[in-house]
Amino acid sequence: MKRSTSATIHDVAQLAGVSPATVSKVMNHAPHVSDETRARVQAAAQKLNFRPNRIARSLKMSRTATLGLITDDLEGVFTMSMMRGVEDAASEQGFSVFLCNSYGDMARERAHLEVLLDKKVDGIILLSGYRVRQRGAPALPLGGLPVVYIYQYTHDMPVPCIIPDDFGGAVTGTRHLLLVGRRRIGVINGPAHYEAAQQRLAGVQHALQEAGVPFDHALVRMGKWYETSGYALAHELMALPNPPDALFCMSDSIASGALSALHELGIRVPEDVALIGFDNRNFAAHQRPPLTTIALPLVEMGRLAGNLLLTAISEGTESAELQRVPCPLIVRQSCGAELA
Amino acid sequence: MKRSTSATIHDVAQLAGVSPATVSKVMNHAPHVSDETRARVQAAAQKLNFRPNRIARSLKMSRTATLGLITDDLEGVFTMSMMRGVEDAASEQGFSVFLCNSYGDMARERAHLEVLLDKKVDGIILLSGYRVRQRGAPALPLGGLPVVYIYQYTHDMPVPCIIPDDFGGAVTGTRHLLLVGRRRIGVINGPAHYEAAQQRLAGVQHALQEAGVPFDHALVRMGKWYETSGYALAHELMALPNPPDALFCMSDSIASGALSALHELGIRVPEDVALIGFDNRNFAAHQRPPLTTIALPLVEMGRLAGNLLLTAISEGTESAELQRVPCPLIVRQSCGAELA
DNA sequence: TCAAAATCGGAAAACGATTTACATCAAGTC
DNA sequence: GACTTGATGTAAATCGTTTTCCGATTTTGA
Repeated sequence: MKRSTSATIHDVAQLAGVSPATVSKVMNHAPHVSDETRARVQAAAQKLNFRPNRIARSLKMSRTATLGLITDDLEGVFTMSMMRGVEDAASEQGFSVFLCNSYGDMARERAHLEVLLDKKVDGIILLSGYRVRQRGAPALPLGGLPVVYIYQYTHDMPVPCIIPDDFGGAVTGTRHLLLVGRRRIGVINGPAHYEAAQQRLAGVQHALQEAGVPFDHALVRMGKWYETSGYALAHELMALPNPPDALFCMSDSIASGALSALHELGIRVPEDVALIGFDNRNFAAHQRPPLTTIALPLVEMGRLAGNLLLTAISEGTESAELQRVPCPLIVRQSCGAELA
Repeated sequence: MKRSTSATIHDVAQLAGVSPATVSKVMNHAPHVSDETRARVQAAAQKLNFRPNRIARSLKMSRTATLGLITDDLEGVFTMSMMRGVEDAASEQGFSVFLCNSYGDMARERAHLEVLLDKKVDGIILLSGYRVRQRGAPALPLGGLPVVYIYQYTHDMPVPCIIPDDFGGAVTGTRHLLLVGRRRIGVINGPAHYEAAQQRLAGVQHALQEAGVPFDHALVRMGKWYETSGYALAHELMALPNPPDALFCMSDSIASGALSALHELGIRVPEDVALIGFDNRNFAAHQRPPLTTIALPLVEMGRLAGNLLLTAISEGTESAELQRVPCPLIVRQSCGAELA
């Protein structure tokens, strides 16, 4: 099929009997053009189905209305929601986003960065698919191009970083458990080297202390983030001489595994043991009972990052701060609280 | 921070004492330039850290080395893996990809298509996040721009469509069940209006017939794709006077729910009932027992689509066929088969 | 040895917009 | 009537490449 070559500003000018400069003014709603001419030009543009060539425009303007997004784990379970936020924010302002996957490999990151720079993106987002952690500078000097980090942070350079408020989320969850009358709160966590795991544990401790409830170290277990780990560690905790009456699972996968263990032991949820997860994965609502959980505000984080970048681009100013986005409580039925 | 303006081909030419045309030739490895000049130019380019401006190049060449990818569900559970395949294929050939989310809304799709067209992408991918289904033409005439459909198909226009071989996958799974000695195979399916559900059921019937094993309609249930549905329907099937000795669950979520039901009933998996899922979601490996399942070849589908589009772009030819990509069996422990 | 062919490098014209500086004309102003 | 002012519209430069000639020099072939 032949690719029809589209009309240029020149064609429109000719048809409307004006100069290209005038057409440009009309297209950009610039002043100093009479209504009569404006109408004539618009009619001509319409008739020729004219759309300005963004490449040509970018060449002159040195702004492309394009963002680059590099992630180290495109298939990560949290990646897409954050990307959706970014994409939403970007497309609302007429920006497009380039999607790049580095697989966490610096050489690939550099390669992607090179083409993004060559293609003159207006700003760059570096998005980690892993649980919040620290990382260094981009694999390539960006020459002053605005950049924002999501789900990770750096102190190597002054740059805005967006991460969830894990600590606050854990506080919220613990308060909820306290509210429904639990006092012996077991914690099944992810690996200790994740900052998210540390923050969440600290949040539990904080909320307990705040309420004057003693914290029992015997009730916390560090493991992996997924089902099998939750299953095994829940068994461990429930086998204790003085078992917990609530389980704070630091991921929904862990909670799902723990739920299996509890079912297996004939322990009722939430009557005997209240269960709360973290992440608000989509399977959480389909557990038995539906899982109360702390949501990761992924879409909001993405939106925030996108908007931050967009204002940095338009204003030319970067506010290099670490922002922790609140993690809301999603109450379902695994803690026995009334549904609102 | 001041944005450093980078060197142009002109600067390089000046430093090397040649004309811009010659620099261009060197950068593009064109013939008719002496080794001596080439070296001088390369040295100059190196020294100035010169990188050709892709925008300028695109303007002249009317090729951008860019693909547009529009999905109707960025957060869909299968979307990311397909996107990874596309991104892989694209970046291997030096192409970038624009990410657009239409939310299944034609107006948004049209808006995205407009900017993609304006930005002169070389080709477009339309990716559905939902289970394979039929859709119509793009929301905007593409004027001969190459396009490929993933995870959906259309007969409205001649265009390549990439979908999984659901039928074949179901055949494979059923044969496996037969192989481990099961004869009364229950099926827990998704909603009947999904073509994937239809194809998979047909696959089971086909494999049964092929093996001369009678197909019992009483053993099939249509439901939803997720856990709670699997849980309820597994209970239903196991309550039958003559219950199945195997359950083919048409999603891993369904299988997970079914597994809960079986555990609850004290039915051993795989000893009493063999269980097989579909999709190969990442939680499948963490079930108890780890779930044997039929994998959706999502990354391969993405790669295939990407490569198809790239050759269409370079060769200028589109082969408009519907391709069904095979779904491999992933054997774990829920069917009792030996692990290879 | 001489013509034909190949090689090397450059000048200049694209590509399709935006923008600056300027020309033109009508309307006020004193 | 001369002068300023403001509104319209245009010619031309610009963005940074690629590409098409074309002239000059060298190599090849008979």
